[in-house]
Amino acid sequence: MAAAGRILSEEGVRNLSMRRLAKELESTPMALYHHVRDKDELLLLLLEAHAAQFPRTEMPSEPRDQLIKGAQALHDILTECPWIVEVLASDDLMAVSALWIVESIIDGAIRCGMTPEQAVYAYRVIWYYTAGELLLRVARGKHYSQPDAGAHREKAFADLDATQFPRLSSLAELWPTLTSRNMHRSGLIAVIDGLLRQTVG
Amino acid sequence: MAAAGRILSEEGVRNLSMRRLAKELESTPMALYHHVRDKDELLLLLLEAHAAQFPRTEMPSEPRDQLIKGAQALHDILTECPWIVEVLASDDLMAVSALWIVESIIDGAIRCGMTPEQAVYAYRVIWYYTAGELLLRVARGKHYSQPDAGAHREKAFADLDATQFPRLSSLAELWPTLTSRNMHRSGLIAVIDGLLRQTVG
DNA sequence: ACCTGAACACCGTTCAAGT
DNA sequence: ACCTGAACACCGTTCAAGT
Repeated sequence: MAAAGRILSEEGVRNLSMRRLAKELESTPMALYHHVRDKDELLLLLLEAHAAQFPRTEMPSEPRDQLIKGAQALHDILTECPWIVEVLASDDLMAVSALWIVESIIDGAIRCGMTPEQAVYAYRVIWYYTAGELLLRVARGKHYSQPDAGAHREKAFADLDATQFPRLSSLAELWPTLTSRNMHRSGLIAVIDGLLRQTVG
Repeated sequence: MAAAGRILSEEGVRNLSMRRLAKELESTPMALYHHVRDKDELLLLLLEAHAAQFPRTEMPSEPRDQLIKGAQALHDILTECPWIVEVLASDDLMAVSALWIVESIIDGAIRCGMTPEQAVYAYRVIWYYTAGELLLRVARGKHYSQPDAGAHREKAFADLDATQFPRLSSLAELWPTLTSRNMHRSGLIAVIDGLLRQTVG
């Protein structure tokens, strides 16, 4: 696990393979299969280790604040291992060490006045938004190695027909505004308030 | 392109490789590199072809309705090729044949009273939500082949400590409610209304 | 219980050579 | 201009054999 974490932090997910890990351990790829069932299990163990280390924060008593804080924690805990989202996708329940976050979100939603059905629905919407941010970050990281990272988009804007796309062509320099944690957080609040208004008025 | 489309629809993205496509064409993998620069270019050409075929719908004059319809179109155009989202992620501007959708969303947002900055921000939040839904669908599709698809989640719920996670453990049978287009749409409306309230009150 | 070597069935891509 | 064969540098995983 330590070796895997080392590769992950030093060379990125893209370079974490069973073969590469075996090399790091000066062993053979097959030896690993005596400790994990497959690569996914290895990744889930890495998430579990990471989540266990993540400090479990106190939750605010105000239900809306709890919803926001829970959703923010969901994002924060995964921001250092966004690659895991792809593995998590199949059974969209978190690692056991992070289940308190899901519990907090559902609890906050219900205490805001949502029915259990609405709370699950709200969790899903929040999860899509969060997973989208994380998965796009990973995807961006993959293409980011190429030299034409921003150049491609710049060219697309330059080629834009201003009469056909008046709004877009005026936004060329505004577009690449950095997608920061602040942007994620205010989006999260908009999403949560939108959900609250829709379900409990 | 037709051969690639055939593999895609009959065997899924997972089976679309340069080598597999060459076999389909009774050619060699390397011959393909005379027509596209790399695999990403091939995938983007497939999106372009798909987007060009997608009917360009009339937009409502009411700005909020335009925002919703645009965001819905963004989702609909990509539901049949969700695998492209990963490629799109690097330069988050759509294929040229689908740019009218982005233009519509930005236009709707500005006509709702948002500043250009806020409109780009709103587009980003909508894009994260949409991309999340699509990417999770792809990820789910990958794991879906395994026999223990739902079994794993069911076991996770069964193992839940009811005193530690009272909310979650009462939701076991509610959780796997199907994630339909309806769910996506009402989430979208919540997101958009949340964004509107946050930015223009 | 734990590990190894060889193999299976793949990838994307480059490079030099052919017509 | 278009294609080929061979190679490079990888994948995850299975299977039979070893200690």
